[in-house]
Amino acid sequence: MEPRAKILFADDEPDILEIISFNLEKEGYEVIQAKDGQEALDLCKLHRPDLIILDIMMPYKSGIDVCNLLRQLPDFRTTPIVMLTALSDESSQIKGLDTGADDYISKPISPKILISRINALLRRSKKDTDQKVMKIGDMTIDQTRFLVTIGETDVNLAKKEFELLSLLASKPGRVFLRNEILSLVWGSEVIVGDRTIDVHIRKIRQKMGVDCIKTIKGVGYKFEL
Amino acid sequence: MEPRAKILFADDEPDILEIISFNLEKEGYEVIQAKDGQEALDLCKLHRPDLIILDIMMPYKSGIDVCNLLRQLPDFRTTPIVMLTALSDESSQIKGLDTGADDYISKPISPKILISRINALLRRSKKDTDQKVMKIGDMTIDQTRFLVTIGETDVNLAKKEFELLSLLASKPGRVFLRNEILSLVWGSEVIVGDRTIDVHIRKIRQKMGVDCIKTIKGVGYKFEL
DNA sequence: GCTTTAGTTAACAATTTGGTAATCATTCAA
DNA sequence: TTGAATGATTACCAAATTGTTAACTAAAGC
Repeated sequence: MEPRAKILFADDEPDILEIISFNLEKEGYEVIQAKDGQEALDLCKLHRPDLIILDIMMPYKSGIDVCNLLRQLPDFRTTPIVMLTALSDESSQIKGLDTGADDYISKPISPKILISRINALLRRSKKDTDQKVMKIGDMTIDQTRFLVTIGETDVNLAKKEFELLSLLASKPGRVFLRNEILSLVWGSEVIVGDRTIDVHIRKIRQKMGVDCIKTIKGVGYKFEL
Repeated sequence: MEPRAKILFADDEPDILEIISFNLEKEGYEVIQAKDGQEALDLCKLHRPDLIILDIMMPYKSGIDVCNLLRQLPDFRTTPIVMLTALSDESSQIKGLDTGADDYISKPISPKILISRINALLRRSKKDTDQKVMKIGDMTIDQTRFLVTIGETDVNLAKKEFELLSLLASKPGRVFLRNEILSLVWGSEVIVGDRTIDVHIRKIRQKMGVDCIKTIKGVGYKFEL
């Protein structure tokens, strides 16, 4: 089961906010509500939604303003944005799309169509987001960032340490023989001494602070929280 | 100047085919015309368009059939597809979107809106979204002015320095391998020495005053505030 | 043309990393 | 209980990698 997609929905009309949120949640999405443009912006930064729905006419900041500002932040450069509005005239629709929105839907909204369009956008954006992150309990191993995180703490591992931990964590609970580790982390050609693995395991344990690598004497090591 | 995007447009009504093609070409797109579903499919395989517009009701194969068939081919799994139809009822719109189309537009079509929606889809599918202004924390990277601002202070970087920083900052936290940096900033043909990247990184760090580039030995560099 | 600036290279310094050996601690079985 | 295995720990060194400086070359501006 993959995690539910988070959708931020911003509209200043409480009724619409309620009805649409209800429909989105029924569809299995996690909905974050915002009642104006400024709040939408703040909540985006806080929650990092996977998709954003913005009403155009909102107090403090219009949907177009919010869209423009979001598109400047690296984190939201590719997040799908849907514009929502009562205006159905051409020029405002074009303006919305040219701002960087991915879709533009005129009110009155059919919840079914909205959901179909949202599904289409998320289906598309998921294809580009192939992150290589592993999560085991409160530990995160991010291959693209080369970073291990335990809770809120970042742990900096050297290249070999990181590779070794990644290997063990790739199949939590499974025991890796010393031979396997050698050939998978060091390669089959390289020949290193017996104690090399131990030393690296030691360094990992030291840096992590958490006891997550278990020794099985005479066999090998395994990852376990 | 980047190469014009190719758009395949399939409709069995010659008038519409003509009018819309004219408008697309006026906008700078290269248009490939198809008069039925089967032809659309064949021409797609032949020309590999960047975006596909399909009328739903066409002889031989409907737009939905074509869409389904295309989505099974690896080359067209992510190509944006726009459905076009006279039917404006909900169910067919939902059916179109759920088939794997990225947008659904009801006739009569406003050429301006069609083009806006096409632009939005192409903008999204283009890999590197060339955003003009990026903001990360209190740092602003402005591609148009070739200027980096930290808080209120302007930092003047040379071309290569600016490009390198822009690349790293485009995905904060993500590690860029030396190879990636070389091919993305210098291009894959150019061959430069090993130390070139280091020297540029050094100059950036020096000019910026803020420590925002982190070294990961044996791997690469990443942007982090 | 001359000057300035940017980009690259080379040489060396500093740092990090990976690997080894020696020693210590633990396990397990006779 | 005791002693061989086996792993843990520490210190140390060599190799790899990056940082830094300076010099050289190419391009841009005057």
